[in-house]
Amino acid sequence: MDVLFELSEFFKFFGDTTRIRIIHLLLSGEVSVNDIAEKLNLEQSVVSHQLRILRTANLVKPRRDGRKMFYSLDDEHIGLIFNTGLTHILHKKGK
Amino acid sequence: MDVLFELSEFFKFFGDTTRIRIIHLLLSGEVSVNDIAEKLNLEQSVVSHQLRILRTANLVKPRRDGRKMFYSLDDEHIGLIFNTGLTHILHKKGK
DNA sequence: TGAAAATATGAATAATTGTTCATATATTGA
DNA sequence: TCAATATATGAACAATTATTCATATTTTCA
Repeated sequence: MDVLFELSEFFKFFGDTTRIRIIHLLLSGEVSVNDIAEKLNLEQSVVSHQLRILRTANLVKPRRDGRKMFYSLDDEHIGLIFNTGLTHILHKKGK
Repeated sequence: MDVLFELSEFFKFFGDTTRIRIIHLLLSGEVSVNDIAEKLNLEQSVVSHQLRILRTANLVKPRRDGRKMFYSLDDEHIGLIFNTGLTHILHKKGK
């Protein structure tokens, strides 16, 4: 498969407000599905749907503890990309 | 405006095959609209439409030379984000 | 000045994608 | 095992967005 196509697919996962908010929340550590929904004021099913997308794309990884599922960022790259983008737009705003 | 919303909007620009291919092409320097269309085998109007999006979002900047318009990446962050994403997916593939 | 070349734009269509609502699955503890 | 809790999933709908096609601008040069 074309790597540029894969790259654009990869960036799509960052290109949604709900997912970016989830990623932002997970920057500080693992959080359960219900806690994500509560803290971000989202419906549980919205969170589950988006978590599945993020999980499938290897942006987050799940850990089961009893009947709860805790999600965390998959690796350092995710935070790095998040922060590079953030730096860019803050830089642009500062002008 | 919420900075997380802006950030997701920003990443959206990378989340399209046509735009990623344009960004990739511009990594090696400025290119005219027709040359972009020709090298990427795209219709001219597709390129113009996407360039307007990229220009509005400050991802690329135009320079007029006669009747030609040359486009280049706006700043280093664009290439940095591109490469960080690329590194990530190549890293994932390597596993 | 007028034609040709290069780029930009507008409207319509097609395709993708996020959310909603209902329901299914899985785990724990009584 | 049964009820309660936590999470996941499926289908339908709504909204967003990329592409297409036609046409409008802008600039150069004969």
